[in-house]
Order: sequence, then C-alpha cells, then structure tokens
Amino acid sequence: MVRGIRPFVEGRRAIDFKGCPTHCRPISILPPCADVFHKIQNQVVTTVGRMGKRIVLEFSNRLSLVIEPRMTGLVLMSHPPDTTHLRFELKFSGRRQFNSIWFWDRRGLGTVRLFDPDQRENALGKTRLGPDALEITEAQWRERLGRTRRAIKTALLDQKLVAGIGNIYASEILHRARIDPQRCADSLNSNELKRLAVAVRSVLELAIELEGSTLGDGTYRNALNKPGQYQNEHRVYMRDGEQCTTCNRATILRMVQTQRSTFHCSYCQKWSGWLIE
DNA sequence: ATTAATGTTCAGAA
DNA sequence: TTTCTGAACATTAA
Repeated sequence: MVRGIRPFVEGRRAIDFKGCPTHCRPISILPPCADVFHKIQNQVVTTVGRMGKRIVLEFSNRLSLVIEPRMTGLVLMSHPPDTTHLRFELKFSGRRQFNSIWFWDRRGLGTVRLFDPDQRENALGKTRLGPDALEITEAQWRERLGRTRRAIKTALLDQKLVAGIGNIYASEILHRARIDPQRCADSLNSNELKRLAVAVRSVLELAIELEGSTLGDGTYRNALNKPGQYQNEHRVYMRDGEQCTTCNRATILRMVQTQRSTFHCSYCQKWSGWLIE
C-alpha cells in the first residue's frame, strides 16, 4: 500500500479532507473530519511510511495521519468501487494523473487518526508495537517467544510481540518453517527459531513484491485497484482438503485458534519435540 | 432463514 | 500477570 501511493503523494500539498457521504456510517476518524481538514490543509506530505500494518502520512507541520485498514480497508489512488463504503477522500493541489487518496473500507473496522508529534511515539509507536517483522533478529525472536506460553500461531499475530504479521502470513510462514501452529511459543528450539526467522523474511518479502493476496471474494486491491498475486503462492491458506504440494503425503487441514482460521500440513508441520531438527 | 466465515484490534473478564 | 472472549461491521456462502 505504501509503495503504491508514495510516488503520487510525497511532496504534494493537501487541499481538502472530506469524510463519509451521509449514507455511509462513519468509521473511527479522530479527531472529527472537519478538524483533520483544518489541521492538515495546505500542509505538504513529507513522507509516506508505515509502522507494522499501519500507513503513516507525515505532514510538513509534523502531524501524522495514520490509517489502519484492518480487514477490508483499501487505500486507493483511483476511484473506489462504490461510494457506499467510502470513508474519506484526501485531495492534493495540482493537476496530475492522480489527485486524491481514497480510503474505502467495506466492513468499516478500519481506523484513521491524526497525531501530534509528541503523541506519535506513545500512541502508536514502539511502546505498543513490537519490532517490525522485516527487522526483528533471531535473538529478539528467542527472547520474545520465550516469554509466552501461547501457541506459536497466536503469538505471531500479536502485534506487541512482533509487528506486521496477519492471519494469512502466519499460516504460510509456519508451513514454510515446518513448525506445528499449536506448538508452545516458548518450546521452539534453536533450529526452529532459525527456520522461523528465515521464513518470516522470505514469505513477507515475496508477498510484498507480489502486492499481497487477493482471494476469491477479492477484497484486497492495490493502490490502483488491481489484485495482488501472492495468492498464487499460498501453500496452505484456504487450501484445506487439498493435497499438500510440498510433501505430497498429507492433506491440508483447517483449524481454529483464538477465533481465527489456521491452515497447516500435518506431515510437513508434524510436532517434532525438542530433539529433531 | 440462520449460522459461520472473512488480510483485525481492543476492552474487559477469566 | 497473561490469555481468552466478544464486539465493532458488512457481505457472502453453506
């Protein structure tokens, strides 16, 4: 998402911020849209970045607009699919190919917040989010996973433990690392931790390169409203009942852990105790 | 027609 | 303290 909007947004001056149309139930936008508009109008976007799964637009007056898309939020440079689920439009000055960011969110679980520079650190910063999934070291994995007895799959989804892994990639990562999703996080041996650290990087880097996963019902789209391609690389996610293409020995299973689906291969990810690598 | 599922997070309870 | 549950919401498939 960040890569998709950055070239069209950095260096541009905000001239309008409009909230929901009247028929659209307002999502969580803080402060209210009118205040956001007054605080960022005529400010230039200095950087487009992210913290974990959140998109951060920083303005020349040091305010940060933080978008948290959650399940179905899309950050678009082109017009959204419909106006029913449009949550805000941010307009820029000048006449170029794209002149607005649209935030479109079908379920409306997403949030949008504007932070002062001093709030930023506490409110969304490192005290609340764990180390980024693309940066975290093997030593950090050992230290942080060693402090929880939850299932490893559940631990990977905890943004305070590590920031940036969601439900699809938790399953894909554990399959790649050949780790049973139900294993206690603090029971992973050194080889398993090593495999996990490598799998997190390789799965996420390829997924980012391929612009994410657009499943059958097709919720996720990139900034130009085009589908991603990582769904073609899925080895387990939404493939329950199919033969595992990695081992050709077992069927992909689906189970529920802390109210979320987990997919895994019972052969590739067989619980192997502390002895076997 | 219900029910359960869906790239998520958080408060409040166990 | 840590971990689990339900709710916020819209839409679709079983």
